[in-house]
Amino acid sequence: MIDPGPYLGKYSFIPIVTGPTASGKSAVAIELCRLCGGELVSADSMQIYKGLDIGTAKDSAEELAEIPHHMTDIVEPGDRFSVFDYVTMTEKVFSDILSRGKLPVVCGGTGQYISSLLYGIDYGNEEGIDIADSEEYYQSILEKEGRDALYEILKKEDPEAALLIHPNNTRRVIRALAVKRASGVSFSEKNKKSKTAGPSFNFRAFMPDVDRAVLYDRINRRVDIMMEQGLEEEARMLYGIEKAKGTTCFQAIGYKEFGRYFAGEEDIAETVYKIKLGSRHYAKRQLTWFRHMGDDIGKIPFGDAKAAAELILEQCTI
RNA sequence: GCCCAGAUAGCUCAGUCGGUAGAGCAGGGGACUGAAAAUCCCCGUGUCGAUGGUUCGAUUCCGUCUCUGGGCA
Repeated sequence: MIDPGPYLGKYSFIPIVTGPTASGKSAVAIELCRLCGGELVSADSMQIYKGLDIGTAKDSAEELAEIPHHMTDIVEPGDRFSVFDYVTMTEKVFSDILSRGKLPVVCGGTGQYISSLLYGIDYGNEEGIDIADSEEYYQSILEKEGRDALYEILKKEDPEAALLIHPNNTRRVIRALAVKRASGVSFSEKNKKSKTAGPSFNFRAFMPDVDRAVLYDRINRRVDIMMEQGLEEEARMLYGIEKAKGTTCFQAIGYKEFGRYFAGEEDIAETVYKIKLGSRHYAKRQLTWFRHMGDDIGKIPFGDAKAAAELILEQCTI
């Protein structure tokens, strides 16, 4: 743990503004930066991609000009980016901002990123290990021998992990196996050691307290606004990038749904419906994640960004 | 006006040879440690349109009515 005193000045915690999509966390973070002269550090797995602006609800050009943004627009569509990369990069970003006497303000809804920062999850830093390569290896086993065979391998290689991962969740079965093959340490062993070092900085997390029905309504309306802003064109551009096809950025809601429409297999109304639905499902999963974090996330009022920002600053001050 | 087909979960529809019913979607809950906006798991009681009749018993069979499609005039 780095002693926050000399870096943070009068603040004892780095604020994290999180919450489900469309809950207004961005407005709070901007307000917070204005109040304390802070710099924004995104914790959003899709805003890291260049060119995905409308669909990922990035901040406006004016906001980008007013407040320095970090961890957005850092990767080309088609490139790989992982939580490990995120954690590694943010460490440097935090140190840099603090060394300039500014307060980093974290903002984003990617639960895995938030937890990684807040709980200081160490993903290991073995030199030269290639997880992706091992994942491909087990992917081919999955295709040849099926999911049951794959799960049997996990039961042998890492029985502890097998108890925690559902056999149908081949994605996670593959991950667990790949970790061991790439690093030599089993998934469950590695996970046990992952929290021993603790977080690198003192963080305090907050999320807007929104009613579910209100949130869903906001999501639906925001998708309509995105369409007015030209989401279709933005998606068309993404579909035009050959090397991006089928990669992580195609998992983003607001882009993946356009496939059938562009192929002439469905009309735009259906596509828009699916984007709204996908966003609502996503928000629900985020709420589950954050609910699980319990008291580690403080509630801030919804709908009044300024009041929320003031409350956060107060709770981050010594 | 006549004929035909429907009316069952929030929606689309199965089904019950008469013993009060179940799928998909929506919705809800949960998991998550190098793709996470991903991936995966769990959760189904509802005047079976209304009303008479037959029956020990009707959502199911019969009659009438209402509504919704479609057809003929």
